[in-house]
Amino acid sequence: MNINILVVEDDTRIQDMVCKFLRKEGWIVDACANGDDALSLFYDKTYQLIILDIMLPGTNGQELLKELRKIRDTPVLMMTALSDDDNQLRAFNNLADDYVMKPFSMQILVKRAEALLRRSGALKKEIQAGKLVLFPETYGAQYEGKKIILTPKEFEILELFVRNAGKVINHETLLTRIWGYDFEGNEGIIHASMKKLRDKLPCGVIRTIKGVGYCLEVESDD
Amino acid sequence: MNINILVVEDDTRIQDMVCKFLRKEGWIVDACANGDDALSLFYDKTYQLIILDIMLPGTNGQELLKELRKIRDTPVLMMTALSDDDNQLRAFNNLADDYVMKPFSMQILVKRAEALLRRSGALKKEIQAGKLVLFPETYGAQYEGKKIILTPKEFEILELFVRNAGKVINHETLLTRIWGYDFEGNEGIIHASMKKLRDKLPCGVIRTIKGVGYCLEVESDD
DNA sequence: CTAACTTTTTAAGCATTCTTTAAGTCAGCT
DNA sequence: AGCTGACTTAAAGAATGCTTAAAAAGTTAG
Repeated sequence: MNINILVVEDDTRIQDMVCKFLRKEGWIVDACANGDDALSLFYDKTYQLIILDIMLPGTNGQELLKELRKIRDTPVLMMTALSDDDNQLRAFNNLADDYVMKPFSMQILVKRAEALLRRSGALKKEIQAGKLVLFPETYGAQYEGKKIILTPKEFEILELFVRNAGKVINHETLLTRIWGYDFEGNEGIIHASMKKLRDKLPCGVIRTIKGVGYCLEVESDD
Repeated sequence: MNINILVVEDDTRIQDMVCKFLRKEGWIVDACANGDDALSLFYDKTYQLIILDIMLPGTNGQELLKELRKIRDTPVLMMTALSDDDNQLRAFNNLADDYVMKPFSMQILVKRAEALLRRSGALKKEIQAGKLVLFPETYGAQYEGKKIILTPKEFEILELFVRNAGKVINHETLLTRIWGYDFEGNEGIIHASMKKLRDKLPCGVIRTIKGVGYCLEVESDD
């Protein structure tokens, strides 16, 4: 699977350098230099990692992080020249995942990025929730070792559920994450898609929370 | 669920300090001062986070981490006085998750620990009152580990009681908190809902205070 | 101690809302 | 053209939330 990373940094020298080193790892890197561009990228695209400078023209990194966290749980690495503890604490309070201070070695940045990717499961070739295993590279799926054929859209939905196993995904989230913010259609598509998906899975795997959303059941050991 | 953390640090002053601050978060902390003790703890017990000093008598932190990774994927935060990049890189190559250099503020250590716990899914949000556990993320509930299926409205009510365990919630409060100030219906709904809820819980969990309201029993009195 | 009264419990049933299901349209691809 | 997958629509079905009212339990006063 491809790893997509977003770098938000206004200093073009640093931006170039960071992008270069990340790309050397085989990762796909987008970059932007201000808060507004970053914000619209947050909405449009899903990244496996976001690297955020704090000092930015317009919306600063901390505010950006807060906005991001309203819609995504993407791992975030904060990158800054500010070496005071206050800023670092604020970043973690805003649910950052890591915080590095300039000047830093590029190797270390890359290693820290890799650690975040590894821990968030982005580097895994397969993702699992209970008896369900997904192979994002091939759009393949298995339940108890038995192959399940899914269409791309079905896979996308199921992947969202597996990556959030045990959490309710409400209708709105489902709609925006799968069909995007600008989707013009109606909610019927959710129900139609969920039926198709359920038809291919053993019953009980996806639970309905009426009036709220759906939830992938993970086995609890009792 | 309880969070278990292991701190491996030979300097007792630092060890005490770290443990103290982690415990303040409500986490359960084990500590040891050398590599051999650490290693046997790795095997015996599962931790949600391990904090490892690098300079240790006997097996050092890097070797310890390598050994750990053969059997466990526990998040690891390395903690060290060594400020050279080589050691940091080696730590990440050994699959550490974070690396902080002494001297560091305790607050930041705690925040970084929290970030790792959050990302690894150990900080699953749940609220508890006695034997009753609620999972707001899934609208799920357990009593003595046994699953209880609740409707969203029932969950909402029970959540209010759990968050105010042991306190009486009077009818008016219940009505306004759950159904809102502008609710047009009559008080019958309270009683109907409470019955539904009680039917799903062991008897005695919700006590009636006649003429006043209801109260979640937090202590079993026999 | 009992009768009258108040409050809660319980049960039945209805209405609404949300979900499921199925059939059908449309667009892109082979 | 025929197939497949994505989406729309609408009817059928089910769960939930709510109302109502009678039965039960508890309280108070004579």
